Amino acid sequence: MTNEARPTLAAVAARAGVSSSTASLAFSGSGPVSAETKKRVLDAAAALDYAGPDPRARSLRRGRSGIIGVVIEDRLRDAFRDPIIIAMLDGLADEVGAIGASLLLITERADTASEVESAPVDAVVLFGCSTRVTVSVDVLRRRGIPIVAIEAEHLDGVVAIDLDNRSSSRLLASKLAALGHRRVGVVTLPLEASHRRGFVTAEHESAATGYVAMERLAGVRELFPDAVVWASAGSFVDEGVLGAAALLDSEQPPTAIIAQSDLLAAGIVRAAADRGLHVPADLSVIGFDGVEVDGIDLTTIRQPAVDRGRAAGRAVLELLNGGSPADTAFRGEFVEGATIAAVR
Amino acid sequence: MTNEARPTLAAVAARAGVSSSTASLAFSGSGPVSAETKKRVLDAAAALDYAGPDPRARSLRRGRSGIIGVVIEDRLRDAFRDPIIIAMLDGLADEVGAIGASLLLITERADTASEVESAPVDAVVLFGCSTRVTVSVDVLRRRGIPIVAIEAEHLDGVVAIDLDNRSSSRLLASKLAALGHRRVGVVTLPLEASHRRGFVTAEHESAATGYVAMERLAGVRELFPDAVVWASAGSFVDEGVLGAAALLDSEQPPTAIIAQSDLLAAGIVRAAADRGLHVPADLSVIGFDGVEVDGIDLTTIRQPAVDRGRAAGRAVLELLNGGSPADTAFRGEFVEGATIAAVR
DNA sequence: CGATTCGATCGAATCGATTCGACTAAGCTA
DNA sequence: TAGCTTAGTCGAATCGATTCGATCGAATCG
Repeated sequence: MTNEARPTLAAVAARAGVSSSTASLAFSGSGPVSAETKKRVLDAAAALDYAGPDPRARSLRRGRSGIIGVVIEDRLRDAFRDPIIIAMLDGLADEVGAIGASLLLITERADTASEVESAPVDAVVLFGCSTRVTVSVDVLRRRGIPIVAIEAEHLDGVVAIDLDNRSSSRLLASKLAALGHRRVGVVTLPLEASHRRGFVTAEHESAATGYVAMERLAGVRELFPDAVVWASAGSFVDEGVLGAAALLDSEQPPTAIIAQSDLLAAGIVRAAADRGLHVPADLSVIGFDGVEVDGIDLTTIRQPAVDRGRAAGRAVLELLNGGSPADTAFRGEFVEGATIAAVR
Repeated sequence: MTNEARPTLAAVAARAGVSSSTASLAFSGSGPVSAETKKRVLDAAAALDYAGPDPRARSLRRGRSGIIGVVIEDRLRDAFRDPIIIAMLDGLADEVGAIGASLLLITERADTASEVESAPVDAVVLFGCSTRVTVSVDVLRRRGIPIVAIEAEHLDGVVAIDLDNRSSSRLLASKLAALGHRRVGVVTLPLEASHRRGFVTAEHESAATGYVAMERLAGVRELFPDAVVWASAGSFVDEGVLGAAALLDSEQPPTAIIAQSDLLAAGIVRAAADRGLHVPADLSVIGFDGVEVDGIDLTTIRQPAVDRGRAAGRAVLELLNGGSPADTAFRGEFVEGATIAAVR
C-alpha cells in the first residue's frame, strides 16, 4: 500500500536542477534565493508530492525540536481535573506558543520507563512534581536541557516558579485562630507518590514527598501544632467528602477544617450538609486556590495560576535564549468568603 | 557556563575502547554484547557524564519519535474545560502509553503557521476538528503519517472514531415531541471556526464547518424543522446562559431547549432559574454528553468518551504496526433525567 | 577601466545515532 | 580434524536536512 520511498529534499533539488543546499534555502527562507529558483524548487516539490522538510532531520541538525516537555506526575485524567493545573498549562501554552513551540505531555509514573529521558524536548517544565523525578532531572541536566519547576522543591539548576504556600496557609489559620477555633482539622493534598489516603501520623509526615502539601501544612502547624490531619488521594471534591467524613465522624470533631484546595473544600462543605451541619455556623471551612466550585462563596487564598504558567513560559524562553532567569515568587491573595465564623 | 561540547556516543565508545556500533548495542540492548563490554561502555558513559543517546538523532535514524500528535482546534484552555475532550484524551493516553508514546498538544489556529506540519510525530489524532484542518491533513498524508479523527468529517485515508450524533439527537427531539412540545429552541456548539455567537440563519447554516454541531442539529431538524437556533461560542456553562437568555427573552419563547452539550444545558437551567422559570415545569431542557454538571439530573445522551479515546489509541497502534483499522462507530445512550416534562 | 561588493548558488561537512553485512574466534558435532 | 554454527565486535553506510565557506558573475564605485 504505502510507497516505501518518500521523496527527500535532495530528490526535489535534483528535479529542480539545483543543489540541495539551495533547495533547503528555498524552503526555510533563511538566505538569498532568486524568485525564479524558488519557484522551480517549489514546483518540483509539488510534482514529487514532497511534503516539506522532515521535522526529525531538521531537529537533529538544528539542535532544536520546538517541543517543550510538560512533566506531570499524576494520571492525565487526574491532572486535567485540577483547574489550577489547567490554568497553569494555559498560561504556559500562551507564552511558548509565541515561538511556535508546542507542549509534550509526559506522565512520569513510577512503574514505567522514564519517558522524559527519551523525549526530544528543548526544555522541560515540571508540574508539581515530587522528589521522585530527581533522577530524570539529573539526566536532563546532563543533557543541558533547561528545566523550570512549578510547585516543586528547590533543585539545583532548576528555575522555580514559587508560591508563598506556607505563609498563605498560616494566614488562613490565623483567621481561624482569631475566631476562637482551637480544634481544627486539615485535609491535605497527597503527601506521597502512592497517594495513600488516611490519617497522617508523625511517621507519615516525615516520609512525605509532596512538597506543596507539606509547605501548606507547615503553615497551619505554626498556629495549630496539634491539628488532626487527613491526607487525601488527590485534589477532588469526592476526596474532600471522604476527608470530612473521617474528621467529622471522629470522637472530637473539629470546629473548623482547612482544606489544601478549593475542590477538597467543596467536598467538605458537601459532607457537612449531608450531616445537617451548617457552614459556617456549625463548621468553618477554608480552601486554597481561588477557584469557584459549586458556586460556594469560599474563604480561601487565590493564587495567580495563569500568571504562574506564563512566568514559567517566559523563563523557558529566556533559558532557550541562553539567559539565566531568576526564580519567581508569587503571592496568594486572601479571599474573604462566607465559610468561616466564630466558634460557638 | 555551559560547556559547549556534550559527549556523544562516539566519544563514549572511544573511551571504552569499542566501536560506536557496539556502544549503541550496549545502550539499546538490541543485539548481543558481552556483559564485560557492556559494563565498560556504561562506565565510560558515567565517566564522561553522558546522558544516553540523543532522542533527536535516534528518531531520525529509527524513523520513529514515539510522539503522537493531538490536534485541537480551540485554545488549550477551552479544550481543557471540556470534560468530554479530557475523557477522550485520557483514554487515548492510556492506550498509547502502553508503547511508551507521549502526546504532543498541537493547537491549530487560523492565524499561526501550521504547527502540525513541522512536528516530529509518528501519528496524529484530530479532536473535533473542522474542515479547516484539511490542508494540514494533506501534508500529513503526503508524509505518510497515520491519521485518526474523533468527531470529524469523513476524510479519505483518515480512520474515524464516530458517534451517532444525528440519530441520538433525533431521539432526544422525539422525546420532546412526544411530550407535546412544538416550539423548541436549540443552543449549538460553535458552527464555524470563528466561534461566532448568535442566532443562526439559513445562510450561516450553509456556511457552517462544525461537523458535530451540524450533525446534532440535523437530528433535531428532522422533527422540528423550524426550531430557532442559537450558536454558542463554545461548550461552556456561561455560553448556555447567554443562549438561554437570547431564546427565552424573545417574543415567542420556546417551551423546550435542546443544548448540544451538558455544559450548555447547565447554563440554560441556570438562566431559567434566574428568570423564575422552573425546570421542567416551565421549561424542558435537554443536554448531550452524559457529564454531571452542577449536580443537575439532566435528560441527556451519554457518550462513551473514554472508550472513544481508547478506540482512537488502538487505531493509532494498529496503524503504526502497518495495519489498516476500520472506522469505529459508538452509540450514545439515552439518560432519563428530570429536566423534561409535558408542555403546559 | 580595474577593484570591490553583493547576490545567488554549490560542495562538503555535520548533526548523533542505528543497522546491515562482514569478520573473527570459540564451541560443537560427526 | 574438518566443517558448521554462533556469540561478539567492527566498519561503513544511512537517516534527511542545515550551514559554513567558497565560487562566480554581475552590478557598483571611484
